[in-house]
Formats: sequence, structure tokens, C-alpha cells
Amino acid sequence: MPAPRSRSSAAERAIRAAGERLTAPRAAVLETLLAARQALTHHEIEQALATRLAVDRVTVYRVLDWLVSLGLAHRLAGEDRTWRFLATHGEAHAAHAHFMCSRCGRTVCLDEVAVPPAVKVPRGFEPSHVELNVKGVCATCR
Amino acid sequence: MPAPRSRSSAAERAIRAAGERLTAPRAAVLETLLAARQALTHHEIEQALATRLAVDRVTVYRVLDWLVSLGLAHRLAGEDRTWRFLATHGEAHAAHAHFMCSRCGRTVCLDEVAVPPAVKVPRGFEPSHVELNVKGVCATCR
DNA sequence: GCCTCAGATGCAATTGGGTTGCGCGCGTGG
DNA sequence: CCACGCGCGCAACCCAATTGCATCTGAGGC
Repeated sequence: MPAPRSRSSAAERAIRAAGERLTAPRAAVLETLLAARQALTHHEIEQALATRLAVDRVTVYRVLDWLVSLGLAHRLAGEDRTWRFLATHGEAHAAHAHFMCSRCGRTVCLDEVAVPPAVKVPRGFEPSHVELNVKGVCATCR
Repeated sequence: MPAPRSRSSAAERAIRAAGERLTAPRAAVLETLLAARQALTHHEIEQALATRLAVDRVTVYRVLDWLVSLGLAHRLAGEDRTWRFLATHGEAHAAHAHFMCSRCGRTVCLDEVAVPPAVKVPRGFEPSHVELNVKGVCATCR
């Protein structure tokens, strides 16, 4: 049960809780990610921000890197060779599946699909996490 | 039981069998892929070719695209936003897992890991194939 | 409330993987 | 051996992402 719209947004609270400096670009980017129902490209984030706050392209990149390093966001490499970002909604979802549309690049989480928690890898290799990606065509592209 | 080095290489035979024009760059690229024990970047392929045949950068890209469209090769998007290619050794391996090193990008097949053949996706979505990628650090990078 | 400064931002230039356009060359079928 | 259409090489281009640097600012200390 989220508090009935406190003065500080969930994004701001998360940044404060992490003991990091709270700035307008950071809050805006994280809010955008938290509100998204699918993985967003850098470009999509920039567009979403445009209506509320002018943020430099480079700053968006840096904020995203920073969110990833803090564990507040995920970075996904898509088929179109662009990064897509996803907020980690508190859940430390170690592993979860994604659906990636080969036509439009749209990427959504598949929470119902189980991802093998551990896999057998060659001697000396050290796995950090497992990604299960389903490629195909999304509903709107069909 | 491969034939004891016939006049035509496996690559040449595969191209002929596909009813496609056989050219030096095509044979050389496919031979390189078939000999590789891991996924190769465009750059790695170019380097491997350099010792035996001068092939233009663009030609390598086009040959690779062509191999993929013929189903003779796979294309993988890596974390470093570069394509990596893998020969499909005859096996129509619909789904198989890969290990990707976050440090050097090295990508190898994990034949022992089972990939779920079918997954549940949202209504209207049409999955074509499933990719299971294990991210981590490889033996040489540790 | 004001000062300070490490760290965040904005701007411009750069990198690098990948792609495209086009004329020439060559593999293949006749 | 010839003709033709596809594949090749060259050069220019595209664009996501990165880097360098000067300026600005959030947040703790006074």
C-alpha cells in the first residue's frame, strides 16, 4: 500500500534511501522508469522527460549507468543494439524472463516464466546471473 | 565421420547444397565460423581471414547476413553491442544456451544447459525462439 | 541562512560498429 | 566462350554511445 502521494515521490525516496545526491534529472529518470510498463530505450526516456524537464542526452546516459550501478535499474542489450532500461521495483528479482519483439524492439517482463536459478558452466567460469529472452513478434506488430 | 579432407571443404559443400553462388569470401567466412569453438565478432572473423584472403569489411557483413538468412549461422547480440556469429553445425538446434563474459565478451555455447522449449507469453504475442544467456566472467578473465 | 566543494550537469567533439550507394568484376548457366 | 545478374570493393554515411572539460549545484558544516 503506497502512501497517498506524499510530497516526495517513490523515486526520490529510493535515491535518498541509497544515500545518494538527489537531483532533478535523477529523480525524473527514475520516476520515468518506475512508471514504465516495459523496458525503455535511452531515446524513449529522453522523450518522456522532455515534457517535464530538459535534460541533456549525456546526463540521461550517466544517470542510467548510475542507477544500474546502484541496483535500482537493469540494463538489457536488445537485438537493435541499443540499451533498454528497467526499474527494479524493490524485488531483488535475481532472474526473470523477457519478451523482445524482433520488429519494434519492445521488451516486456515475463513474470510467469521460470528461469533456472543455477546452470552448469565450464570449469573456471563464474556465472553472475541468467537471462532468459524470448524473441518473437509482439501483439501490436502482428 | 567427416570424409578425410575431400577437395571441397564442408563450407563449400554447404553453400552448394543450398543452391547458392560459391565465392571465395563466402567459403572463407563459413569455414572460419565452422572452425570456431566460440561465437565470433565481425572483427575476429576479419582478422582470421586476413591471413588467407583479403576480404572487405562490408563484404564480411554481407556474407554474414546472408549466412544468417540461409540458416547456416546464428547472430547474437552481446553486451558490448556488437554482433557475434556462430555456425549452425547442421543441427537445427532450436534453442540452446550461451555463456557471455561480461569482461571480454567471449561467448560460448552451453550444450549441457536445457532451454525451455515453450514459454507462456501474453495474449497476442508470438514467440519465435528462446535464448538462454548466462552472464558472468570467463576462465581467462578471472 | 550562507559557504564550500566534491560531485553532477551541459555542451561539443569523438568513437566505433554497422549500413548504404554505386560501378566494376566474376561465377554460373547457356 | 559469352552474357548476364549477382556479389565485391570502395567510400561515404548513420547513429547510439562515450569522453573531456568548464560550469553549476546539492548538502553538510559553520
